Order: sequence, then C-alpha cells, then structure tokens
Amino acid sequence: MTSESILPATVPGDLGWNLAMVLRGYQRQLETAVDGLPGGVRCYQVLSTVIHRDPPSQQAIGAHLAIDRTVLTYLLDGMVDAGLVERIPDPTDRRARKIRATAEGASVLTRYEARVAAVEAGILSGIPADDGGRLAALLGRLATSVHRADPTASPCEAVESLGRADVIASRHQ
Amino acid sequence: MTSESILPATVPGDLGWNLAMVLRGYQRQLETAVDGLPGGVRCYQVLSTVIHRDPPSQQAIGAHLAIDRTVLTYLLDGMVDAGLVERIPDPTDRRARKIRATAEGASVLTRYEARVAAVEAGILSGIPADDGGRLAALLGRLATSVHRADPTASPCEAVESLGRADVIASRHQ
DNA sequence: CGAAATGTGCTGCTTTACAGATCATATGTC
DNA sequence: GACATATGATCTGTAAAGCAGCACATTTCG
Repeated sequence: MTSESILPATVPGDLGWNLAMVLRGYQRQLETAVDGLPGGVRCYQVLSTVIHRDPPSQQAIGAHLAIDRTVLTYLLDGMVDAGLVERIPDPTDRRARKIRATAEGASVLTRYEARVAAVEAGILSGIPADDGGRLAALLGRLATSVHRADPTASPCEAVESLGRADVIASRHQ
Repeated sequence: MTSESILPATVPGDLGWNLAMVLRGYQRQLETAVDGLPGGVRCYQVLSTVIHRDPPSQQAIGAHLAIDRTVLTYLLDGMVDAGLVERIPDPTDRRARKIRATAEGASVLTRYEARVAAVEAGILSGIPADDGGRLAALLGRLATSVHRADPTASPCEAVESLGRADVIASRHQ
C-alpha cells in the first residue's frame, strides 16, 4: 500500500502499454533506417554487439539479444555472405566460433549508427530534451536491474562489466 | 550535432535494447501473473481496454493494442466463451460489435489488476522509488507523443481524450 | 582412454501474423 | 426507392518465426 504513491495516475498495465508503444514506434522507424542490412534490425544489433561488446561466442550474442541459437545461425549466415562478419574458430575453445566484424562491417556499422542515433533522437524529441536524457538514463538503469534479475541472461554478465567509455570514444571518429 | 549532448554515454541502439529488455522482463512476469486468462497477456489488455476506455468497436481495440483484426476475432471468441465479455450489436451501426465486459469480467479484471500492479511495482523496484515514478511518468508522456505521431493509431485518438481520473478512482475498491 | 558436458548446425513441428475474399450493414448519389 | 461504394467483422489460406529435438565436433573430467 505504501508503494502506491510512487505510481502516477495510471491503470495497471499502462507501464507495459507505454513500453510497447514506444518500442513499436522506435522499431518501425529503425526498420527503415537499417534498410539494406541482411536481417533487418537484428543484423544491426548483432553487428553492434560484436563490435562494441566483443562477445566470446555465438551463445553470448544470442543471450544478450534474446535471439534463439537456431535463428542466430542463419542470421549470421546472411551477415557472413554480405561480408560484414566472419566466423573464426576460437583458438582457446574450438567448439565455439568467434564472430569478428570485417573492416567493411565496421565501416557499415559506423554509417548506420548515425541513422540509428538520429532515430533515437527523433523518438526522444517528443518530450523536452532534458527529460529525454533523464528518461534514457533511468531506462538504462532499470534495464540493468531487470537484466540482473533475469536468470536467462547469465552468459553476458561478464561482458556487462567491460568498460564502455573507450567504446563510446571510438565511435566519435 | 547539437542534440548529441542530450544522450548519456550510450551506443546507438541502446535505447532499443533497454526498452526491449525491460519490456521482455515485464511481459515474462506478466505471463505468470495473468495465468488462467484465455489468451494470456492480450486477454488482460483487451479486458482492461474494454472496461477503462470503452472502445466503440473491435477495430478500435485492435488499433489501440496493435492487435490484428483476424487475431482479435478468435481472441474475443475465447473471452466470450469464458464469460468475460459479450458482443453486442451497436444500435447506431449494426456492422460494428460493441464489446462490453460482463459482471464477471469486471470482477476478474479487478482481481488481476492487483497482480499486474504488483508486477509493475516489482519491475520498478529495481531503481529508487522516486526515480521509478519519474520514469513511469516520462515514459507515459513519451508514449503519448509517439502515439500521436503514429499514423496507424488514429481510431483511438478520440478515446484518448476521455477522462481518466474517475477510472482510477473506481479501481481503488 | 572413456564418459559427460558444451557449442554449433540441421530438421520438423507448432504457433503466430498477415493478405485476400466474403458477408452484412451503412452512406452517398441519382 | 435503387444502386454503387465504403466500412466492420469473420473466415480461409499462406508465409514467417520461434522452439524442441537430434546429430556432430570438441573440450573437460575421472
């Protein structure tokens, strides 16, 4: 009862509706923004994950993005065919395949990241700029907490602890 | 370039990842919370929409919840069979079917709303309480703006303007 | 060396969403 | 009033996506 006051005047279920509405609008715009990539939005997500988080295996990618292993297989097939990434046998564990971005994959990602950033800014432009920043920051913290409580997302916990400031610096040319 | 500063230190695509992560954790918990309803989460959403927003037709429900007309048909079939709602020919336009909740449907919704509210509070408990409230409020405003910019969601614009304070009052017993 | 465990790829099944046609009703025009 | 067109709902068939299960290669443990 005491925690009721933290919620504004909404109906139970509005949180999910709001999340779904924002995510749907975001993903629809993103679909046009990543037009040309084999596999659509997921291709961008995989490429971004590979470059920015350097996951050790396909399983780590799938766990991070909630993509089924079997789906990831043919998704990566298309990306390999397009020359964006390559499968390299992990020298330390030859069962696993290390997914590494090619030079073209890196340049393609840089190009598309500008579009994606524009889409995100466009979505957030619906509310005042400082509120947009606050929302993005709060959402990031909430996602981290949800992610931590999620039992299925254990493999990328190690990746989570990797530094991110250097990664961000690298994308600003 | 000037709008870059409104974004915190994130990679382009993180907004979508954060949204998807939170929504996925939310919906997973919700699935267990609405266990017993015919149609799962969507049944709850439809029931909540019918009672709280009083949509004039099935089309309005589908547009509001982004449910395809054909899917909504058999989803409502299950709800009618369960005695939660009933299809009433609209006297003003007999092509349309007015979906009205039965007395049992209303009581069922009230019961399940407590569970859903608990899930939402649990999700938001991952961050400080006042931040959770701020996030929910900001997300609501952002969802409204996205919704307004969404051309496919026009039919429920009229419903949007309906009062909500009375609805909230009624759900507190 | 043998046995269990793990990563990956392949196959088939189930569920789900979407497009098209159909029927009933409403609206506009003559 | 008669007709053509538009809209809401339902039904049918098709396409896509996810998931469980099996198979193969490789690692790790006993």
